[in-house]
Amino acid sequence: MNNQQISDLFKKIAVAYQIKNLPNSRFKVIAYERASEEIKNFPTPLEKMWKEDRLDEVPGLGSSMISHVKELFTKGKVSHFEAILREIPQSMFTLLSVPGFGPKKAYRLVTYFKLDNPKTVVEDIKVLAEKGKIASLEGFGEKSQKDILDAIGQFEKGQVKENRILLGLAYELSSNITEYLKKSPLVKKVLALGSLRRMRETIGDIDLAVATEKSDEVIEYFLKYPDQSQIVEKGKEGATIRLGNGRQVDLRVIPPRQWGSMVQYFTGSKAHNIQLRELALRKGYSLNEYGLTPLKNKKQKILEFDTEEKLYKFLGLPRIEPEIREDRGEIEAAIHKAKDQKPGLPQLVKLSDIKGDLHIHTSFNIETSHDLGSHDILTLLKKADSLGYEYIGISDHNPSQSKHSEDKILSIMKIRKAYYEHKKRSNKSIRTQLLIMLEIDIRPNGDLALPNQCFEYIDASIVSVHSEFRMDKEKMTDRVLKGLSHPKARILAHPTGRLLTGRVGFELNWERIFEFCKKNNKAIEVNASPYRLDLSDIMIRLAVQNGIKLIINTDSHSKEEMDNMKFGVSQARRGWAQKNDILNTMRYNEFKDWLLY
DNA sequence: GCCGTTTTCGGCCCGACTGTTTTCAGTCG
Ligand SMILES: Nc1nc2c(ncn2[C@H]2C[C@H](O)[C@@H](COP(=O)(O)OP(=O)(O)OP(=O)(O)O)O2)c(=O)[nH]1
Ligand SMILES: [Mg+2]
Ligand SMILES: [Mg+2]
Ligand SMILES: [Zn+2]
Repeated sequence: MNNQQISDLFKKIAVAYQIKNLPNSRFKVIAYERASEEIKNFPTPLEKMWKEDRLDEVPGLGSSMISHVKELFTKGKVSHFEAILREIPQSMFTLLSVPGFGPKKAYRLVTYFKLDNPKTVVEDIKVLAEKGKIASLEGFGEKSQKDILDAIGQFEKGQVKENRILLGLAYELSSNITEYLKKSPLVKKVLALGSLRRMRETIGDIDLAVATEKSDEVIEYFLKYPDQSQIVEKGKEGATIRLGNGRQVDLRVIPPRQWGSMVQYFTGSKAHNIQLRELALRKGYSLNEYGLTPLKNKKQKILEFDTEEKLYKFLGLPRIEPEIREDRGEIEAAIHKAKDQKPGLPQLVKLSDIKGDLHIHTSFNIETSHDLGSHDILTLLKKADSLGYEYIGISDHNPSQSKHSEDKILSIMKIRKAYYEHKKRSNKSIRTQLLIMLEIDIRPNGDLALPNQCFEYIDASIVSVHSEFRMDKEKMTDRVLKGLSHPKARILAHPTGRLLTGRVGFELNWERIFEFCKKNNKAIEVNASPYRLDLSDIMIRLAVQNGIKLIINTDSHSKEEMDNMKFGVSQARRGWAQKNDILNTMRYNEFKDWLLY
């Protein structure tokens, strides 16, 4: 079982305990939910942690859960879990994906109506609601029966609770809405918060906060957003709508004097908020989105904060960048920093630190079996210049080996080099330096897909896997390391091959990869394409902890895509990377020394 | 069931909105 599957199992146990509703099970539910989240985000397979007897290093796992996990790996199942899950129909877990259905409602309906087929349960409920059989149940009524039908309608259109969108798309959707909101003179401030401000790789919904003295009017204005397709709920503190594409948008409104606490709350993450609120409690205050209330002399008014900094400062903490607010040690590190102790908070790498982009495809016809870029070299160089880059690396895909003889490939590579150099010389006003590189396939046997005599015509290369993903982990690691062994192979690009639109990447033995990279001075790419973001934030953190050097590249196939650098930088920040962890923050001469070493 | 500037027991974040409810449970943020 992989971490995702174990996480799902733990979530089910949390749900089961929630249904039981025993007086002492409340915190057990929370414990299992927390463990489920931690396991999902843990960078190393639990099976490996188990074999190394290191399960106690997984946050949220205590002696009881550790013994369950051990049983899972030795016997293939956990008898305690099986016993709990036997008591509830599995069909209810399907219903939990429908918006508005939680453990209680789902359990109630599937048991009352004896619906135990997970494949038909949604349709079964729909039919019952249409026949008006649900309204008469205690706790239900005409309205909730209609709401169930609506929710199932949304569900059938693809609005599954766990559906998420890519960071790049969320960025666009949210800027459209914030632009709209800013047009109202009543709106003093507006910010996109939640996972978007933390720059998570995928986004569940869009969370917005507005500072205003006129809450009601602003909420009404928000509800008139042209792309609004449904009003999910509205109240005096905010509202929730859906867009034309079904995506949910949450709005909270707040007077400017309480802006700081609202922004803090709505930025999250949930786990970070809980940690911060527990810290506040230890200091004698209750924290919510409106401010801090002293625990004793409750009559004293709430303390208000118009900026986040002031709130964190009051709690004795320095500013914590949104990207690392995930309860992965940032509050402890912030406390250290405040006391001048180590390890404190990292000085995270910034977009303005980036001095080059080494993975760009041009429209030069290199006769590859992969895709070309859509812009010519000069257009891309000009774009790089406008971004203030000191250098870029053109990394077209290698020419197809099946379609061409070695001589033909050699000739293409010679012509390409001469062409790029000529173009570069032809425009003296472009300050950005050009590195002639190549993105070379690592073939299944580990060979690089470029004849040896061609390497003379490139400065360096990035190497990557584009075929035969289904391979044993150790074999895949052998393959990648063999490819990376070539002296001119400097960067391992999109190292897991995952696509956030669905394709899961292949597995690698990261210990071996990291060790090799360190020993041989190779870098690993953080691919900034919103479709990839590969390495991922959690793997970046592990790489940084292991002293691995990273390079953030856009993998651009057009000049516009070069603006995706911010997404890659944000993932590096989420992985606690500092400037010196990222090689393309170096000046041209330094970088060139590294690349051509 | 987890966890430790309160360290092996006694805490565990806090609030908005809705529907079916006379006071709250459920779901969600
Ligand atoms: N204190 C507290 N804050 C919460 C809780 N749930 C959510 N929040 C805050 C922190 C979240 O970042 C913020 C927005 O909630 P969302 O459910 O939209 O989560 P988020 O945007 O982080 O992730 P998402 O991509 O939408 O799934 O609200 C909670 O249970 N307690
Ligand atoms: Mg959100
Ligand atoms: Mg939300
Ligand atoms: Zn590429």
